[in-house]
Amino acid sequence: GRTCLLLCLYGAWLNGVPGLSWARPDCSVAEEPKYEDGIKWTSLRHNGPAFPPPYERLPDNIKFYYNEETVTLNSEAEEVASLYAKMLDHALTKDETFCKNFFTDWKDTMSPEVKEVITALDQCDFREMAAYYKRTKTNEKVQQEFGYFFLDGHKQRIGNYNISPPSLFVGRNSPNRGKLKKKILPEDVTINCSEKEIPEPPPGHRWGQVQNNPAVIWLASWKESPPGKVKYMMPHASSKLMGEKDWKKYEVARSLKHHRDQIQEQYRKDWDSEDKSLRQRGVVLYLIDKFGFRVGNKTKEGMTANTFGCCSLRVKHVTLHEDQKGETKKVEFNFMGKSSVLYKKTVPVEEKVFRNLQQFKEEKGERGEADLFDQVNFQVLNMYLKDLKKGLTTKVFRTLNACITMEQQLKNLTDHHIKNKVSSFNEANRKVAELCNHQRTKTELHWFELQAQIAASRDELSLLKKKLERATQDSNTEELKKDVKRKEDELRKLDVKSRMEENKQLNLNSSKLYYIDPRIIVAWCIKWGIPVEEIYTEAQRDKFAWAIHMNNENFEF
DNA sequence: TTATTTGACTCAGAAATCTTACC
DNA sequence: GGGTAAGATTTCTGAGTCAAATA
Repeated sequence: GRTCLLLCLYGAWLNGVPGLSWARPDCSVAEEPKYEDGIKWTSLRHNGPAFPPPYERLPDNIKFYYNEETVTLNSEAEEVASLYAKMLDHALTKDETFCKNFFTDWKDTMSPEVKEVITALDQCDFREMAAYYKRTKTNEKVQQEFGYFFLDGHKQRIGNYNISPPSLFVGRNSPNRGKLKKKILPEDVTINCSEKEIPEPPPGHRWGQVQNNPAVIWLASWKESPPGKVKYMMPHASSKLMGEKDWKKYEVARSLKHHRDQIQEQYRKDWDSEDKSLRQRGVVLYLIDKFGFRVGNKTKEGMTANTFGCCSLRVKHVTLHEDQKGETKKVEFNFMGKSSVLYKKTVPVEEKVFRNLQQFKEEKGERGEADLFDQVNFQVLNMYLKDLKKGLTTKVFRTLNACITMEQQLKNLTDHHIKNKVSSFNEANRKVAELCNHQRTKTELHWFELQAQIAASRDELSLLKKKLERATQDSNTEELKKDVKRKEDELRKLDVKSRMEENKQLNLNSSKLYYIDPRIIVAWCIKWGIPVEEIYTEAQRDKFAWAIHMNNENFEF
C-alpha cells in the first residue's frame, strides 16, 4: 500500500536512481551494492526456462491424406505436418516461398518410402488434422515456478521464460518464412546464474553450458535455427534492471537537447564540404535529426527481408520534386522500413540538402539499385556522435524527437480544448506515431467488407433520392423521405466506422512503450488530475513504475 | 589492418487472450 | 441474462541497433 510505496521511494533514493526501486512484490529497503560500470549483479538465481511438453501423436481416427489416400507419417513428419495444419487458415499457407520452404524441411523428416510418395504439397490434405487441432486447443496454465528470478535477493518477473515448441518461421517477407524452427533442448541452452545456484535441468537432460557472467543481464540463451540468431531469456520490463536502462535511455535523449544546436551547425557546414563523405554524413544526419529515420544497418542478403533505413537507402527510394519556380523543394521517400512497413512520405527540405541529394543521385546514373549514401554507414555516424557526446548514437534522435513532439502536443491542450482528456491524449500520441511511422496493417478482410458495404449503401441512397425526385404528391412521398433519412443515417455510421478503421492504421502502442518519456505523461496526468490508470494499462504501469513513483508534476523533458 | 560476424540488448506488429458492449 | 462480436490488453517472437570480438 502507501507505506510500501513510500519505502520504495526512499529505497530508490538510497540507490541513487531517482524514482527507481525494486518492482513489486518485494519492496524492502535493503542497503544495495553500488556497481562499477559493466557489472549488473552479485547474485542471480532462477529455475531456467520452461520447456514445452513433448509432441503427442494424433489419435488413430485422425488421418492425413495424400491424393485422397491415407498416408501414415512417422512421428517427426507428423509433428511438422501438424505445424502446417494448424496454420491452414493463415494467409501464409498460400504464400509460395512459405510453402516451398516448409515442404523442403518437412520432406527431410519423412521416411524414405513416404518421401517417395509425397512429392507435391498441393496434393496434401491437412484438413482433418486442422479440424482436430481446432477442437483440442491445449490451454495449459503456465507454471508459476518459472516466471520469476532473484536478483541480489530480490524477486523479479521474467519477461519470456517459455521456450516455444517447434514451429514454422513466420517472419514477414523473410526468405526464411515457412522453414522449420527445430525443437530447443536443454543441451542447446546456456544458463547464466550465480556459481552455486545452478538450476536443475529437466530430468534426463543437462544444460549445454553454465556461466556466471555478471556483465550481462540475460538468464538463459540459445540459438534458433532460422535465422541462426541468439535468443535470450530476459528480465521483465517491470524489473529494476530494465527500468534503470529505460530511465537512462531518456536521460541520454534529454542531454542530446543541449548538443543539438552544435550538431545542426556542423552538419550545415558539412553540406558545403569538398569531401563527399562529409557531405553525405551531413545529409544523413539532417534526415535522421529532422524526420526520425532509423540509421539503417546493412542487412544480410538472402537471410532477411529487403528493408532499409537512412544509410542503406537506394537511389530508387528517393524522388526529388521541385516546383516551376524552384521555390519549394520536396523529397519523396518510398521504401520498406523495419518489419517491412512501408515508409511513404513527401517532405520539404532545405535547398542545400536538395542539391546534395540531386548530386548523389546523378552520380549513380539510372541505377536505382545503387546505394544513395555509399560513403557512410552506421559505424561512421556513431563514431562521430560518440566523440560529440558520450553515449550518443543515431537512435537517440528518434527518442528525442518523439519526446519533444509529445511534450509540445500536450502543452497545446488547454482546458478550453480538452473535453475528453483521454482522446486528446491519444491525438497527441498519434502525432508521435506518425513521426515514427508506426503502422498497423489493417485486417484486409474486414476493411474490404466495410468498403463494399459503404459503396452499396451509397448506391441505394442515390437510388432512393432519384425515386423521391420523380415521385409526385403521391401517397408514398413521406415513406420515401423516411427511407432516405434512414439510409443517410446508416451511411453516416458506416463512414464513422470507416474513419475509425482508418485510424487503426497508426499503431500508438510502440511510441507509447518505447519512445515517449513516461515522466512527460505522468506530469501531464498530475497537472490535469487524470488518474494514470486512464492512460497506462496495468502492464504499462509496471514498466513505467519508476516514472510513476517519481510523481514529478514539474517534469520537463 | 579494417571489414565482417557475433552477442546483447531494444524496438516492432501480429496473434492470443481477456474484457466489455451489445443484441 | 447469456451468447457473441468487438475492443482492449498482453504475449509472442521477429527485426532492428550498436559495441565488441573475430578473421
